Amino acid sequence: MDRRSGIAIGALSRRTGCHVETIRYYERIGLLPAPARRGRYRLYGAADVARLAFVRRARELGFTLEEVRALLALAAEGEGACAEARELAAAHLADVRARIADLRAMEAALAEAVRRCDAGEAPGCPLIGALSGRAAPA
Amino acid sequence: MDRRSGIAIGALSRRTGCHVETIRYYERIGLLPAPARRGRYRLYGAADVARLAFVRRARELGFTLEEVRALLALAAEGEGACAEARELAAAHLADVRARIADLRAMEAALAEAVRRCDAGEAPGCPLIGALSGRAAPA
DNA sequence: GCTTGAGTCTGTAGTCGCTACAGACGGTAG
DNA sequence: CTACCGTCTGTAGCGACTACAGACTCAAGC
Repeated sequence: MDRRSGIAIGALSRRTGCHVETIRYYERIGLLPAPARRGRYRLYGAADVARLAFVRRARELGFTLEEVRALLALAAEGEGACAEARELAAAHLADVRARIADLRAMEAALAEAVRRCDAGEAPGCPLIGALSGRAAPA
Repeated sequence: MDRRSGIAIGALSRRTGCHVETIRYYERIGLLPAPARRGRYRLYGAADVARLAFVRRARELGFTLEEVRALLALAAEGEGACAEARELAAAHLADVRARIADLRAMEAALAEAVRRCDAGEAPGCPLIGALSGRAAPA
């Protein structure tokens, strides 16, 4: 299957948990280098596995593909790049926190609406009422 | 400006905080009905303002446009639809909570990485190290 | 040898919720 | 009458995939 030279895209997919189509997509946008080929088939080595795993972990932390691109470049630079990486992460962290705050506001409003639905207090549906602009009674 | 018959799209935009292009987009996808016209210009009445405000509030709660469509239909039905609206909201609430959980995991990992960067403990960048798959020391 | 089935290939189009034009037309103030 | 803003239609772009269609390659079983 991999006569000493590497693994096929399906094996890489299984190893990294990244869909085959997504791997090809990453290659197309230049996030992954064009790999070696055996015939028409892509052939991946250890460095490719590591790079894709890096991308996957960064994506799991919510970095955008452009940020991942920057992180990959910084990782290639080695030392020195730490301060820049820290900046990227800190900016992204602020973004994540803002999104959490937004979602928490949604959560509170939704939970309240559902609670009032369950209580069955007001005439009419409290959820639809709230969306229609009728303020909730205290 | 609005000789008794309604307001223009720009005024509707200002009143609802919804971009002009977005209003036209909502119309195109059938979320808003095609409004009356004065000449070539769209002309909106009170019902249009209310409907768009409803959409805006639902979007602020994070409902998808398809969910908003369903909510609008339920609102039009009046009573009886409350149980269904509740179901929609409860499902969406679960979704929001799942997203919050995801983001919190990201937040924790990012905050930890930034903290370890600041501590400057390990050799090399801890953030890049973590992305590269080198587990953080306890 | 021949077939079958899984895997892979390229290329294109769809998703969601907008956003950003281009290029033409309408209405009003100076 | 001209300048300028608002509005019109239509199309294309964004991010990050996802989902095909239709062709090919390869290894295994009969």
